[in-house]
Amino acid sequence: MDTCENLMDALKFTQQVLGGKWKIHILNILYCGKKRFKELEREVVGISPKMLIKELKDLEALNIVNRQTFNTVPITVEYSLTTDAMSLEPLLTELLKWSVNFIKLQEDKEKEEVFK
Amino acid sequence: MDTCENLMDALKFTQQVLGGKWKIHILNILYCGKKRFKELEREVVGISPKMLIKELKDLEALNIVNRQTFNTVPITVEYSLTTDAMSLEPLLTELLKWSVNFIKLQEDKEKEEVFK
DNA sequence: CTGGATCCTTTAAGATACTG
DNA sequence: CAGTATCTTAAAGGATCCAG
Repeated sequence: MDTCENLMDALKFTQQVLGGKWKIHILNILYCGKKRFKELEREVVGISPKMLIKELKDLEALNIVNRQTFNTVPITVEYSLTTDAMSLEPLLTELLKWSVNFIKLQEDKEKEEVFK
Repeated sequence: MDTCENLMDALKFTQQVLGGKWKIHILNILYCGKKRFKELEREVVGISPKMLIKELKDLEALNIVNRQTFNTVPITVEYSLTTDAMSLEPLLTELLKWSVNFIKLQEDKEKEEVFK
């Protein structure tokens, strides 16, 4: 039974997982496999360490990412997605596909206007 | 060919469509059919007219919603989704389903912890 | 390398009263 | 009814320097 509260919770949760400037980007990279902090910092172009750590902590608290430390010198940390989070991947892929397609559609329509 | 820029554009676009506190909620309601301003204000519980009009304008600028006015007295305005936006609906539904399910999974895990 | 701490700027959002 | 205008607060994000 999907009550209205379920929906509201889901909405809120969705925003926590996908909201903000960086989360989708970070998730998209982690779907390729585990990454160290520095690797993420490089691949999420433009993010500051402060924001990266904040987003990762948020996602960890939501059980979306795992954080694993290794006692090397210097210390290394690996971030990966939880198995539960993995199940989001196809949806996110489809969502991005839709966006790409939507943008293309709109551009095509603008071109048509020119020929009118 | 999906270049990196395509992906970045899609990410940005996705955030414009789904980001913020209210957009997903508004879209979810509009999937049920066209609504007048006041109807939306009632159904998007807690939103102020200022936020509602802002979000609607944003979505209109992105070609996600249509705005149609009628010269009745008093004036009535109907908002509806563009046909292109309609194609997002199944994805959004799945996304919310995923969220509901994820939340439930996490709750179940916490209950299991109690029995350990 | 992996962050923490601090300060600062920019957006997002809320409340409320008002107009054609 | 369908918005505007104004004011205020809260949250997000950026820059930079520092520590284990």
